[in-house]
Amino acid sequence: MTEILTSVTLADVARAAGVSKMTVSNVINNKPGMTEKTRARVQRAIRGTGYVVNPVARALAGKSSNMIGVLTPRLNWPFVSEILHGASVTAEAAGLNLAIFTTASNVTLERERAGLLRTLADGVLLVIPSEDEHAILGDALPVVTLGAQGKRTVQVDNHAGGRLAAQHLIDLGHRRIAHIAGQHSQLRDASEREEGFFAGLRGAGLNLPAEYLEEGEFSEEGGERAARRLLTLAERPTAIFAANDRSAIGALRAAQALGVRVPHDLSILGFDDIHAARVTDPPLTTIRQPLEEMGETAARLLIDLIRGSQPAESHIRFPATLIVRGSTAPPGTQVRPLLNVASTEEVRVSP
Amino acid sequence: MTEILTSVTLADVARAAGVSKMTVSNVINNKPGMTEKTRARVQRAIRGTGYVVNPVARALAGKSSNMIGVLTPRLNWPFVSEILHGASVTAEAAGLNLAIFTTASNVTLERERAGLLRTLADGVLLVIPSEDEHAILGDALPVVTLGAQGKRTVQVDNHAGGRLAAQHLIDLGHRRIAHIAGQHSQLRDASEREEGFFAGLRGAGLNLPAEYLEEGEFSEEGGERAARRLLTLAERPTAIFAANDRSAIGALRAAQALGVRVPHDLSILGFDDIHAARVTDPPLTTIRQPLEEMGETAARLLIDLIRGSQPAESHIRFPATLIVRGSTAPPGTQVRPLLNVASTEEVRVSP
DNA sequence: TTGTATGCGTTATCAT
DNA sequence: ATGATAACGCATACAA
Repeated sequence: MTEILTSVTLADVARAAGVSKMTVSNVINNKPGMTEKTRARVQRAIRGTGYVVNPVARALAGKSSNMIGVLTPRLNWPFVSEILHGASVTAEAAGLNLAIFTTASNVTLERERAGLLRTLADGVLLVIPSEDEHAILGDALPVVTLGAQGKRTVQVDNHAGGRLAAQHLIDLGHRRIAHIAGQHSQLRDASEREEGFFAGLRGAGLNLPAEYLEEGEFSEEGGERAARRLLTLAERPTAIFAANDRSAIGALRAAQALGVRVPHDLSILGFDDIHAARVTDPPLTTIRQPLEEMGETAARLLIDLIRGSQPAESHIRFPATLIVRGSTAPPGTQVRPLLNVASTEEVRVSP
Repeated sequence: MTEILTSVTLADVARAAGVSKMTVSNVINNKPGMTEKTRARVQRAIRGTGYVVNPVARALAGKSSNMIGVLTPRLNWPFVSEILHGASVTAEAAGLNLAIFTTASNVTLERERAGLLRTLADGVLLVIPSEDEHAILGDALPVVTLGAQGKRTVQVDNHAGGRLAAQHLIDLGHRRIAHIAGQHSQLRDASEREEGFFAGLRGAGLNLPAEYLEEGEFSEEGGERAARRLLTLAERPTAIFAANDRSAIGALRAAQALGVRVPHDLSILGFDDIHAARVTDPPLTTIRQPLEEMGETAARLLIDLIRGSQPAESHIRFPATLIVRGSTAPPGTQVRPLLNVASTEEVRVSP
């Protein structure tokens, strides 16, 4: 049982082992060139004293801190937490620490935290940042961005996903199709997704009238408000494509509150495939992005960068997949008579 | 537009302003006692050079790092992310940075990361740690634990919540009540919850037969497996209390797969009130803990501790609340005929 | 009001 | 193979 003291330093270990600080440092960092005997003695001293490196001093002295910094707008968005989980697993496996900071999508905070990371971390993962990579971090550090803009990015194929969404609703026979959009101003991902969707509609000779386009802010509340407006139009849409699952879930709530039956009276299609999409009433049909895998890949790429590989640019794009569940159907489809009949059928459609 | 240079230091600013490093330092830290003129000149130089403090050097020099360290098992458990969101909002408001590290509930990792935080952070938030607070961090730093064990803890009243669960099911007329438990070994919270539940049953003269007790590991998969076993017993329970919402959602899935109708044939009651509980089919009745608020309170407490207040012990216990939705009903209740009829009624019952 | 010397714990560099 | 010394960027303590 190693007792934790207030502060054991290299010097303490060196004294205990009867060697110099540098020898201890070299042992800790697995440097070659020393007797197995001294190495063993130092290691014993380390264990004996309960020494742990001080990452702060290490970072200041110029060596790597073994930390990956993460800048993310929030923590309780499923979209974010799935990605971060993937990243954390990968970092873990590589022996690196993930230090996660939130920015609340606030540009000032973003820069401030980035300032910390610049000296604290060996590399930075930017999760859907609200600013350009260079404005946030300069080029002091390797950076990988989860999102659309940056030199090294990992993202889903938003455009294809949008097209897939349009295609699915059109294939089901829908013609009055509305869209609950995300914030373009904030996120280029949102624009790409929307453009793909519009392209898909146009490809089928369809058009989206202005009143069928609402802004849902990527949130449940926003989605609910947007859907309420859409569902109280004189000519109600028979299908809604929401820019993410959270706003789709909001739309589901609005439909329920207004007595609009899903999918009988209204089909709802989401984007992301967050965990909750599988358990909604009805289960949500959605365009899936492999969030956890994207997080893993981003971390992997960043780690490679830190370790020395230097691809100047790299844009990794994961395919979007249509997951058909219960919230979409041909217009006017009869609904199942009872709750909870066995209905776990789930269809995956690749583009 | 301040250009981000590789490294502007105090010395650079001092040179630019024609003063000493200390004067610059004092200006930055809002120390009193200097001419407005020099203060202004220094500030201009700071802006001009684009200087940002190096938190690493600052921390090493002995001053506070303005960081709160967080140790959490995972990031994609809703339970965790709600708490962390609350904590991050509070830290933000106080001008502190939350540096979050994951431990995967692994004792070794926990200690290792704690070692980092000991020098990196001014205080530490432990989210459902798998070890005793002292074993993890010694007493080098202020610590607040979200969970049952520690000197300063923030948690929900698990025992009362368990009793509330039993009471609700009994009030509905259930007698064959089963329990999907969490991991006692890992979490004292799980034991408390279960004890409260058993106490509630006993209070009504009920007993829980051994075959009505299953372990659900706090996960959807575990909950689904456990529920499958319970629902294939010769004498099936009419109600299940799951130790958390995730395992309750797993149970919901098992019921659906087996053609057991909820709540007609089976009532399911969860614990936590995560976001997803509102959108399941049917919406999940659950014992709510105010996760976000608990995170805020824990952060607040820790910040006070860091700022100097020194309550030796402090155990903050939030009330558990019963939220009645659609997954519980008297045994044999007729189910609503159609999906999506307006049914957002939601009842809150305080103990 | 402002400046100087010293140290935080580590690594880099250059000796031995 | 090992050790002495000098940074890293800042703040504390004290002097001017």
